[in-house]
Amino acid sequence: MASYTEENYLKALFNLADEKGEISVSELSNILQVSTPTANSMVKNLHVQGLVHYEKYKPLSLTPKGKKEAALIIRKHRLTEMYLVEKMGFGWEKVHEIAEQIEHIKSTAFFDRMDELLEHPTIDPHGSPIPDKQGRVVWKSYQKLADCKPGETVKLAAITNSSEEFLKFLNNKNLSLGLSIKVESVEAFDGSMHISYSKNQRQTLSALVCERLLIKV
Amino acid sequence: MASYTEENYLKALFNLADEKGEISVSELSNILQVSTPTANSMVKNLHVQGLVHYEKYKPLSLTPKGKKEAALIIRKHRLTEMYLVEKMGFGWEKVHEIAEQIEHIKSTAFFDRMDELLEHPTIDPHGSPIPDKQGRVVWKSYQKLADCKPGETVKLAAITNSSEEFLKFLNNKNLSLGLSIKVESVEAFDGSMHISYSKNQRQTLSALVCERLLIKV
DNA sequence: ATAAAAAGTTAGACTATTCTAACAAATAAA
DNA sequence: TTTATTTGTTAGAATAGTCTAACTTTTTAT
Repeated sequence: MASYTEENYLKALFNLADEKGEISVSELSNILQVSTPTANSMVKNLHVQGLVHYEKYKPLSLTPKGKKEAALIIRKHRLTEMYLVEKMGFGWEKVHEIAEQIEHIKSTAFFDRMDELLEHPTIDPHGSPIPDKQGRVVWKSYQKLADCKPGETVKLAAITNSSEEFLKFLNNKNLSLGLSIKVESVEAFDGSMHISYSKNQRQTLSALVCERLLIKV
Repeated sequence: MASYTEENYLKALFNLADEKGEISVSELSNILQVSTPTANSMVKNLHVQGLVHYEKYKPLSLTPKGKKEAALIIRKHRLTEMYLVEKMGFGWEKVHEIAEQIEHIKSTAFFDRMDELLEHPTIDPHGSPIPDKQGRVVWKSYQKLADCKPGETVKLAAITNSSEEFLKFLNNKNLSLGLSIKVESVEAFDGSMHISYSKNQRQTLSALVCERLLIKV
């Protein structure tokens, strides 16, 4: 069974593969805040265990086995986040740090019980899918708010890069998942958007923010 | 801050000090399932950190600082056990293993929230006291069932040595905390007790079991 | 197309935690 | 009280995960 550290590498590899297609050793080392030689030697270790495809100087990828192990850790992480929000009353900006630790707990009963109490949720508090018990993940095909046209009304479905700062920013603007948003206009100049939502709320969102907001129609 | 391993040593030292007065290196190594030299070197390390009183060939003890750190870990453990039973519906025989891992989570907010949701419990599901935020512990002065006389009616208040096997044994006999028990008779021969409780339940308990059941009048 | 920069790799060392083997001190038994 | 046994300690080594320094390969830019 994978160690605490190995689990963190697997998870990072999985998340990086989701964001970018290809994974480099330096990106990995960056995410995990270790030196490149450290990441390099761990990648070799995971390779020997059949969890990572590795060839010198080539981009990294997870094997099916590695992908499954990683997905199961992420399942634990996202179930935990959901539990912390739904059952313990934490704000969605607080839960990542705590889940980061709880995800390493070795007790299937514990996570099964969470799953049950939450009635088998399929997404976490940030709209990311919760992998199932077999490690299968279904990403709903969301669009970015940034790609919407003026006049469109859409629902906020998920966010990417859910750092505490970004989540606090959304809190301040009363933006939460499920919210209906109307795109009033778009600045051709910098891609910032004027939106309206709820009762008379109006905001201007920078293109960077709009890139991170995923919506459905 | 203490590492995962150091925390386990502190906790073991605290629990041993509770049970026996004096702590030896070999008891410690036994509890933690490591060799005596391993325990020995860790004890020295904790001594350097001012957490353990250590003199060659002398019994071990925690310093006030070590006692406080240990109590705070045990607080997290017992709060977790209570939460798992009360809020997640686990049986009292299942929670030790899970709490053993969760107690190492570094998030005061997480445990504070548990404490709040449980409305500041003072005992865990096995009747052991939950140390307060300052690391203070108040052991209620319970008697052993073994010391009761025939005819006495007492309340089951806590159990010592709460291993999964013992707890399952109690489950099978429908014995749980808070229960009123009447001592019908005691075998002079081996100290086993005949007791009655609930609606017409009668059982014979061995002296060993009676030693482990703590009661109040 | 070659030089400069960036990314990846190897070598060697350090720390924390663990072990076994060998030895020393304290305790128990004859 | 002297010996035997148990307990505690020291020494030395192994492993996982980390680092820096030095070197190689690949990529980028002139």
